[in-house]
Amino acid sequence: MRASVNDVAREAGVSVSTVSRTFTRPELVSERTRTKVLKVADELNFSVSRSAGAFKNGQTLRIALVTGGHIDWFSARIFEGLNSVLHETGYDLSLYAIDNDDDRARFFDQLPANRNADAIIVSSFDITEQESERLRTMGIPVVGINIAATTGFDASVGIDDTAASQILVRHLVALGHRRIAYLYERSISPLRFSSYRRVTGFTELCDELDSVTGTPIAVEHGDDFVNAAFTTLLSRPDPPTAICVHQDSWAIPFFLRARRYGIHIPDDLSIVGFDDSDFAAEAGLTTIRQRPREMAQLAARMALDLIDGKTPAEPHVTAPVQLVLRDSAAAPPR
Amino acid sequence: MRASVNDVAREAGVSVSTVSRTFTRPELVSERTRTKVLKVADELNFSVSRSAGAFKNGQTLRIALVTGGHIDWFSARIFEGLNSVLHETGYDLSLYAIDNDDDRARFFDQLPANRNADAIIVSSFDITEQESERLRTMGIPVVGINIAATTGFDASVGIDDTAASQILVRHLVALGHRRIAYLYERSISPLRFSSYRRVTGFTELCDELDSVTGTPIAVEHGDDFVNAAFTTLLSRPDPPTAICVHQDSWAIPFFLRARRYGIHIPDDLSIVGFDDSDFAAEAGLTTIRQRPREMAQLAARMALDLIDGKTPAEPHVTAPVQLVLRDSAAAPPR
DNA sequence: CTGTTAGCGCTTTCAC
DNA sequence: GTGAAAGCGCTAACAG
Repeated sequence: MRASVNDVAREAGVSVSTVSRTFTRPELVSERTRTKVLKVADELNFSVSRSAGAFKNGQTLRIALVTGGHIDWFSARIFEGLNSVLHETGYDLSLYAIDNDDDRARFFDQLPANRNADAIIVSSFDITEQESERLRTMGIPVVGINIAATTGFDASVGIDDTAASQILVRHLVALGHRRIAYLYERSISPLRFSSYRRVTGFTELCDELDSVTGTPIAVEHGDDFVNAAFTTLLSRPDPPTAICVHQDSWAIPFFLRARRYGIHIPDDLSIVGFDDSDFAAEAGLTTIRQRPREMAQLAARMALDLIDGKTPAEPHVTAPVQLVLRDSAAAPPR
Repeated sequence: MRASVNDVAREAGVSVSTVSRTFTRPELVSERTRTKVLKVADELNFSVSRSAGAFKNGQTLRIALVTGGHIDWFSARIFEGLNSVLHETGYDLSLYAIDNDDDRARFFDQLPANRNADAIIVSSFDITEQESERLRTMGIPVVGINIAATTGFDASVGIDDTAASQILVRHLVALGHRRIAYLYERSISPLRFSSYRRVTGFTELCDELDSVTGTPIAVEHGDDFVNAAFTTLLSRPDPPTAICVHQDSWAIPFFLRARRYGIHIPDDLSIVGFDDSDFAAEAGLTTIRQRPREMAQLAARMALDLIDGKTPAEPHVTAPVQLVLRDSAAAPPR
């Protein structure tokens, strides 16, 4: 029913190799034959099966993406970026969604991607040394996006979370803030390493700076973090005058609720985020912009290079971030 | 380097068929041989190549997903849902992102998915009769998610957008509203049919109901829709007292800006949305809940059935929606 | 420029 | 319970 090279060959009165060549190396086929083949192919609704060809070269035309199961703003951009580069080359993403410790153990134990992907991309995943070692046994290139250590990775792209965090602190300090809180989710740390580095970057710089007090506030997944934050704020004699949130979207509830608690942003409280995601501009949120889509595209290109046996000139890339100033951060109340 | 059935067979002193059977139909292999094979396989770090096997059966183990290029809340859930069902069966999603009319024309002209997918899923895409016809020429099952007409589709899942829209209208009318606006983006209509049906559902019911005036407000993509809405509101002698927005996330800017314009939600203005996406609860938004993840899972299961030659008992499913009452809609000011 | 042929890794009859 | 062998659709030598 679905036509194969054989069908086209027979119908066009040529050999299968001619049909194959017509599609893969048309310059090797005479004008006349080529048109004839193409015509027949069209009639028969034929197009080359990538998988058959790929299979011959021992390729799978898949790239495994290991990441958390929930597609958030960041992952969506990663996905778009990877896909935009890979799709044109016929590659697909095989998504391995790791939602919890069980998934995680199973994945690294069974390595379901083994022999079923040509490269593996690990995104925002706090992978251990052993896990990384395990991935290597698959014998395919391993590329990281926003990962912690690059040991065992053939290439990686990521922002410098520590530095990014510190840009925010410096900005707030420059505005006059001396008591700053950092709000993060404790339980995401096993998956998203960036979280950890942002917090430590924050804490370390605050400690270093004279007369600056940094207060990390960890909330559990599912907790009402706004409440947690306001509780901290309101229950101290000397509450923080600024809050960094681990990601932009966490700022929404602050904007929505602050007024109820009689707090005005930014006059009473400054708030800054990470990502510069969709609504940050609308909300007027001062934030750190990162470009996950572009990072992913770079990662994808490096993965393709590595599959081709080419080592990227600069395999470990630190992607730029940018402080985006808006209205959610201002001088603290005096 | 990567071990194949042959390597394992040689090393274990058995035939390739035995190795194959050990993995595909273990019950046909004696206990002893099986353990031996598995042991060797483990030593050699062997696991079956899905693509090779699939290739033999003429399968690609891919399912093409045709949808818009931007992964929004809805698409992300669709993706998660499809993936959760498909991944276990070894299938991957091949994402065909249609961003504009050019992409669209190219896709339906060249049918890049032809012979490269075992089924095709069309999500939130206002496909034409001809396009649908074109898809059928690939000879694989076609499944729709939130599509307009089901002609040419082997199966589909979707909410009744018209009815959903009217649930909102009825709720607002019951609260006492008589002048209601519907805010939608004009330019997304070619891709997302749901938009169109929501608007017409809205308009028609308003026309039908005595003394209810429905005002559709179309904004262009990229426009400042909040401004567009407030302009309409503030420039009329008898402005709408309630606004429906095409998707929840559009409500955020209303909440954020309303106060600046001296408008209090819901006392001065009610606002309702669609989706019940992540922040709707936090924002206290009255909305229509749909469950795209579940819809996608159903679509995926039906696609798999169709691939197996099984026709789903009930191939065209209307997924339930639910009015979620929160605090953003109340009686109009008197 | 074109045809013949081997073979990619696996599954699957068909024999034994 | 196990092995031999064919063949899926394609590409790539190699010959002509």
